[in-house]
Amino acid sequence: MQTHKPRITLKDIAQNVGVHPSTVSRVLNPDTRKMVTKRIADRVINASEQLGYRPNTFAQSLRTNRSYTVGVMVPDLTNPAFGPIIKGIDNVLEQSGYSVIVANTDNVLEKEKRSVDKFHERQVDGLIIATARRLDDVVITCLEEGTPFVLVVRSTIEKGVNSVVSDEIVGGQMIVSHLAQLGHKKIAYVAGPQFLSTGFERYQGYLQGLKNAGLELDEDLVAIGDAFTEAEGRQAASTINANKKPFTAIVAANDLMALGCYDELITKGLKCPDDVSVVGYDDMPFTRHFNPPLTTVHTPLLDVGMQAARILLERIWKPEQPAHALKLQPHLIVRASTGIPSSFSETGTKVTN
Amino acid sequence: MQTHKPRITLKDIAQNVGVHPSTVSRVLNPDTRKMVTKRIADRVINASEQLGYRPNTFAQSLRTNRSYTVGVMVPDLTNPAFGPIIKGIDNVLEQSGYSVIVANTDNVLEKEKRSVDKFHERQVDGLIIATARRLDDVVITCLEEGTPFVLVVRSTIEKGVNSVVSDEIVGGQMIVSHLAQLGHKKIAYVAGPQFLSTGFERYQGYLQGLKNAGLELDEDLVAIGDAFTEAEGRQAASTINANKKPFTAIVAANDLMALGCYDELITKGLKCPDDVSVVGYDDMPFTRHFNPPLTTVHTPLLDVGMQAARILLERIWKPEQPAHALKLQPHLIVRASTGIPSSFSETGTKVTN
DNA sequence: ACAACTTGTGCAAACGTTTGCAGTCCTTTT
DNA sequence: AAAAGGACTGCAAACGTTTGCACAAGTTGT
Repeated sequence: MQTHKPRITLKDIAQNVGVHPSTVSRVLNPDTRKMVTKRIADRVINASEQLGYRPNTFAQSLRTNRSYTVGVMVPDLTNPAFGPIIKGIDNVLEQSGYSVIVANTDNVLEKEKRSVDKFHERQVDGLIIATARRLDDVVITCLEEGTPFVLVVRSTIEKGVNSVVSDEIVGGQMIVSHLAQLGHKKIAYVAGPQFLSTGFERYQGYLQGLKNAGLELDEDLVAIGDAFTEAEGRQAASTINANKKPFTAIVAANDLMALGCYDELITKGLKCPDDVSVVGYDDMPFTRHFNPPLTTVHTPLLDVGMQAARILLERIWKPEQPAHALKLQPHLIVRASTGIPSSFSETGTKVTN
Repeated sequence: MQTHKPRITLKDIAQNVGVHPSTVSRVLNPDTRKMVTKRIADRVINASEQLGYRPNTFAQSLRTNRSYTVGVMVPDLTNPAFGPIIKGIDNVLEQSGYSVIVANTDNVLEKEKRSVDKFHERQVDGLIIATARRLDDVVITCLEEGTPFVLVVRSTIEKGVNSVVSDEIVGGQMIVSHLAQLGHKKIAYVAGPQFLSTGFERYQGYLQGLKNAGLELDEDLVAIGDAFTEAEGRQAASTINANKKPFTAIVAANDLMALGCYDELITKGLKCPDDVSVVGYDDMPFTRHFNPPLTTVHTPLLDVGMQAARILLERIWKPEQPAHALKLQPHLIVRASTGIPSSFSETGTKVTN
């Protein structure tokens, strides 16, 4: 149907100007432009614009082994936290002429392996990985293969890998400290998967926070979810409830799980924050619109993406540099889901005296 | 640092098996495998697995002019509505061996042009466009160039282009009908940009809905926002308020703008839905957690993505097929942000009798 | 038994770049 | 004024595939 306009090649320009294709190549390539006389260069540039030249990236990549693409692996695009991250990544990469290829892995290992394979096949120049487990084969193979990559949000136990993460432990402590200050003594914890650094370290932060506040850990007030989802959050909150121990606050491992807690509280007829306070983590978009607005730890997601992209570019350009592990300072945002502890939950039943 | 393992090529396998590279190529390519004897084919396959062969996609693409990539243009990755769409796209495309390259355009024309240029340069096999304006140069050039593409969410006035959109007009009508049924007579409208099909058609649906319900349009109850954002929604709601005309409900052009309306109501000391009902559009993730839970029109975002990807694949495989304009039926989700009209807003001041 | 196919494989060109090498011409130095 | 060096440009190979064509061997039909 369409008469695809024929592709303009270096040879076409060369012919037009009366010069060799290699010369045209040199002109059009910023690094080598200075090699050719200005007079000729100008004519070449002119002709190339005239004819509407577009380099063939395949030929370029085939020759140079550089694709000017980077792969981004995320666990779940449905989680609104990842939008801003990808946006940040795209912002800085596209400025440098790189394109980003995304892959959604749904948190399944099989898919992660497939994706990273595909990325290698496509010869991406680098990888940004948001799916890392604390022990992660995929990360290890990337290390071995020498592919430049940087972890975001989730880190591994390996040292010496590039990463941009929030200081989860500090974040966890901040939360407990905030609650303790309000007067809470029985603080439950809805944990995320412990094989993820976020799940693990936030929990460590919680433990440390208890210690700092001089509070004791009650294991009946802790439940671990299998995934960072509403459903798992709700489930975990429910098992804690089932333990019949009084508590006045729940700390959830992320905002989604906190929402699950909201649901559980509602079905149990408990009001937040009047009966129990709830805290999340991530400060994903719109948390301030939740009911009640969620107290949470803010991570500058857009920044995470941008920084990760910058670090990746550096590593692509000079691979021998030592790894750069950037730890962003978290920042507690107090909203209406936390308040002073209720008499109800302190005793386990309404005070009637 | 790393000793990058040398790339295995067709020639290596050929040497190993004692056969010509072209034969190896034929074996490894499903379409041509039948051309070669099973005995040889088996040995080739064996060797290729043994050596860990990975085709060089650049060489392939250079030769065949097919990149097995598709470009996806979205206006704003921060909007949680787009996550599910991209996820849907990725799901079906990766199954067919395609990779998706995303570009975030921030709703700025300049960036859209740059992105589509980049996509062409990279010779994507197709495009999925979520940024279309009703009159859109980019779309027109894509048509002219003959690039297979499909519009999602936003359509253009052109006929005969592939698209997957929700039936916005019907959606708009459903909302008004719902409100009218509750007894609302003064229904305000916070419109989205009229140069976008979503903004325009949802407004048309509203108008039609008024007509169906036998209600009159009051232009003082309509304000148009410049973008589908909270800020613009709030601004629009504020100008309507400033008109001092009584109303009992606000229909917002999408969920984000509805959130803006929430904010405006709060600052004016009005309760939703007691004083005024609010309706959104899109049913983006977590709308049920808003305060109050938002009545909205559901669009199956994941489905939109998957269907778009399927249609795109069809067009890539047989380009001569007629365009496929898929219109999904919307579906009203009634939550707590709508209720029977208050006596307050009906009269413009509290009834004190 | 010879023509006419069919089947399987090799050959070589092509896709559009980049880049080391070598040659030409012009400037500078001694 | 001749030698030495610098600046510029052309040549050709290479990157790893795919694919039309030709050839060889085997099969079928008369």
